[in-house]
Amino acid sequence: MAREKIKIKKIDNITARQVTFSKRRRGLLKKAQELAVLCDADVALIVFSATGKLFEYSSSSMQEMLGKYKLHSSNNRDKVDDPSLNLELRGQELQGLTIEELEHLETVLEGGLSRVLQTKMMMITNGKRPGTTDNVLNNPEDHGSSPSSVTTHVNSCNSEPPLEDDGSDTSLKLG
Amino acid sequence: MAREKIKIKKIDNITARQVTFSKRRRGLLKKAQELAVLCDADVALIVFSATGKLFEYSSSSMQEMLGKYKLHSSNNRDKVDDPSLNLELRGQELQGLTIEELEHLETVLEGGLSRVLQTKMMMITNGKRPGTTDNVLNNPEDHGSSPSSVTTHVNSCNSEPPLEDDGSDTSLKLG
DNA sequence: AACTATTTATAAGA
DNA sequence: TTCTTATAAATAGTT
Repeated sequence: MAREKIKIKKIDNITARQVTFSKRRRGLLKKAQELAVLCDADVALIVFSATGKLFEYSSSSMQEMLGKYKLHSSNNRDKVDDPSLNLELRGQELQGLTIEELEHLETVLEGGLSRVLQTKMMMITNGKRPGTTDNVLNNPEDHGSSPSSVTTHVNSCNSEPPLEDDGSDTSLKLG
Repeated sequence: MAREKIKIKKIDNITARQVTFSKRRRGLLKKAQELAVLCDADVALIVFSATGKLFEYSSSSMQEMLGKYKLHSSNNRDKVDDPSLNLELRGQELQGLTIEELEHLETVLEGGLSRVLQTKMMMITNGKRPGTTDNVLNNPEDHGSSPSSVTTHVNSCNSEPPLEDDGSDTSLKLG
């Protein structure tokens, strides 16, 4: 939009691409803010550079915005924020992280896994819990089984304020 | 930005505000898309009109974007701590689960850990960004965040968060 | 929705 | 990266 008209396609030259990214990112943030102010709108903008750096803008708090978004999208039968989904660390998401961040995640996951195993052992040796009945002393091994039920997308998607809390639910509430 | 310069403040006239909202929203979406394409960036934009209508754009899937965002922000020790967004596995919570649920969690955590390790290996062997052609092995630019011209809530998270892992915190935060 | 006079955004270059 | 500046785009007010 300046000295010359350009085509909207990935800029080949790395340096040029980074420069353009800087300039346009700023322009975009400014426009987002202007829209929010001028029109009394709520705007949230999340940008990841090609190198994985995060830039964000939110007219209110980002968490509020995402919460609001989730309500809307869940009403639309989307499954944006499923608690278990948070644990489904996808490759694409992970690829945006730095090695340091990955190592932090690694530590966190290992710690969590350790605690889960520990808790499981306790349950097995000390007895059972309410909730799903029986079969306490079965082989604790065997997690090679396919994540049969539940797993992938347990929905906490609520069209409304939840509060449902039955023990028979095999879904995991982690949030 | 046209017939007359305007001040960036809420437009009083309702009709004018709606018209401006329409025009600028389209402009913003276009710019967001252009940034994503030109600079190979990941961009997510969420806009709520003053009347509560939702408009969104995401260069990839919104779900992925938000997941990625949550990972970043939690890694950066941000205060983005919406209970529904974050995952906290406390010992007490684990003890409330059934063995089946624990085994499910175990499977999920193992899978996640596996993927984290895999990604880390890829990063280490292939350089920063597996998938993109421009892999430079040195650390990505990263200079002082330019003085954010935008006021409200602009954050450019980058740089190394002081990630420390003390064992005192038993909560598990993943997102 | 269209139409323009202007303001902005920005691609190249320094 | 920041500034400069010619030009492309966006858009405020109008029709």
